[in-house]
Amino acid sequence: MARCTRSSTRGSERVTTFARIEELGKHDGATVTVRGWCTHLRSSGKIAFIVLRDGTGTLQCVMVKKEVDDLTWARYADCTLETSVAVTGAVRADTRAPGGYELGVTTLEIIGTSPLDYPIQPKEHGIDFLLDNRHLWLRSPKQRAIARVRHEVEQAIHDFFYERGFLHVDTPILTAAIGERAGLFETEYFDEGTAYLAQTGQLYGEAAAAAFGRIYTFGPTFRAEKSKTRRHLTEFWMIEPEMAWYDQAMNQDLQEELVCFLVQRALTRCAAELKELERDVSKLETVVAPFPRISYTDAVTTLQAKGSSIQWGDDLGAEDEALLVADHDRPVFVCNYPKEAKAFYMKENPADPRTVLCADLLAHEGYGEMIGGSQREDDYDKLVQRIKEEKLPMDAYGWYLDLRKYGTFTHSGFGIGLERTIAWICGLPHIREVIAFPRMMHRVRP
RNA sequence: UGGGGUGUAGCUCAAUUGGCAGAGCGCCGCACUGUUAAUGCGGUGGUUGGUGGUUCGAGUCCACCCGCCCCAGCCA
Repeated sequence: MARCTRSSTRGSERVTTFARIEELGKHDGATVTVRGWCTHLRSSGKIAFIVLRDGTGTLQCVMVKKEVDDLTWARYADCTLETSVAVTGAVRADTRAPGGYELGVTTLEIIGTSPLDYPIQPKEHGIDFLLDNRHLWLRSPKQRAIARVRHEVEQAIHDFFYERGFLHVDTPILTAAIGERAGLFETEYFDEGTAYLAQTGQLYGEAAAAAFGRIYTFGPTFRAEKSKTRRHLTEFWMIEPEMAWYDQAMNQDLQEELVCFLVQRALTRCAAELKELERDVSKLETVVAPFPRISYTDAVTTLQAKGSSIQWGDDLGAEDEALLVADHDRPVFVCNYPKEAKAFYMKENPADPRTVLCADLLAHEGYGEMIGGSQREDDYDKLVQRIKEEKLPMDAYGWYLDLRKYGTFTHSGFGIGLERTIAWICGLPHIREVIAFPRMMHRVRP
């Protein structure tokens, strides 16, 4: 038997060597054991096909009645959808097999039976049913493909920042400070009163940037808004880089570079997954720097010419964003929004004090806001004034103001929504499939 | 929180003007040596989301309630 992955003894069962399906091509002609779950079962009386899934791929196992002993043949009757099995046999190339290789079965061992009521059939299901069965839905090929793209994108993000000398800093999830005005999840915190689940790590990121130069955070974020759209989750993952001595132009250059890096990484290392997801990769191949940079003021003019009722000062609606991006084959920056439409910590635009130095990066194909970023207000007095204007509790921001009090510094940063980015790369209609166990307004289980 | 939908078998859906609640898939049985969501034949399967009302009769009409989906807002 070919020696493949070595494993240890677990519980009462002795697990010996076994092969992973994605590596099977290396074992052509050898006899191996594959461990996995049955996904398709077809029998013709004297020949039986078991399609096996092990998380790395799928494998067709062929069992011919006259080539196996009666006991092994009889075990086929116990195979049902999602029965876990160990199958031993010879690997052989065969054009009739999905994946190019199949296994000529000599031994079939049932590890864990699976009752006949396995909910997910190889057919169309409604989204509500699938989400109720999310713990089982994850076993489907499309969900595996999404999970692999997510994994690759996450790794690429770490690689991108590691290569550029950024420090990865973890910021608290439980916090007393309030970053933005959006809805917050509350919880009791010992004798300290109310704590909130973090909706951004940015303020902490700014403190870390003053300490370490260039940093990024990578973690979960919570929003208690009752959002029910294809672009929103109540719990999502966000990456928030913060860079000392970067102005807004440098900030956008970095965003551009990151997005291109992630797209290229997915194109080169997730080609099979994107194919499984039927993603039109030609829409990704055009994503190269530079991205268009449109000022908010110009955007309003353009939108009004296209028939939008938007007025200067309004935030862009979803329809406006779609209109604006429709003409482009790559993401688009909309820069320098009116002060009132954005958060208190954004730096006033010296060229037009009605606006702030910021940009949203809108994904093309209508995926909406992928990145929101800005240069931060580094003037102590102006920041205090903005906190007052927004009627925010000044005492909660004492430590944040210290960052301007003790050696203020030009700095910028942004937040990139992980699920939105991946949904866009995968071409999915809704971001809920991008995370293993989505948290939405009407869903906290499984 | 608004606007628009929807709820019938385990799943996906149908049911004409109100008139015996159905199909496909799944599952069970039989047949079949190369299947690709196998196929053929036979079988199994229901508190029509809930409560009340109209009617000889309600899945269908009316009222209220509940769940979910889509869109918008909030934002990444």
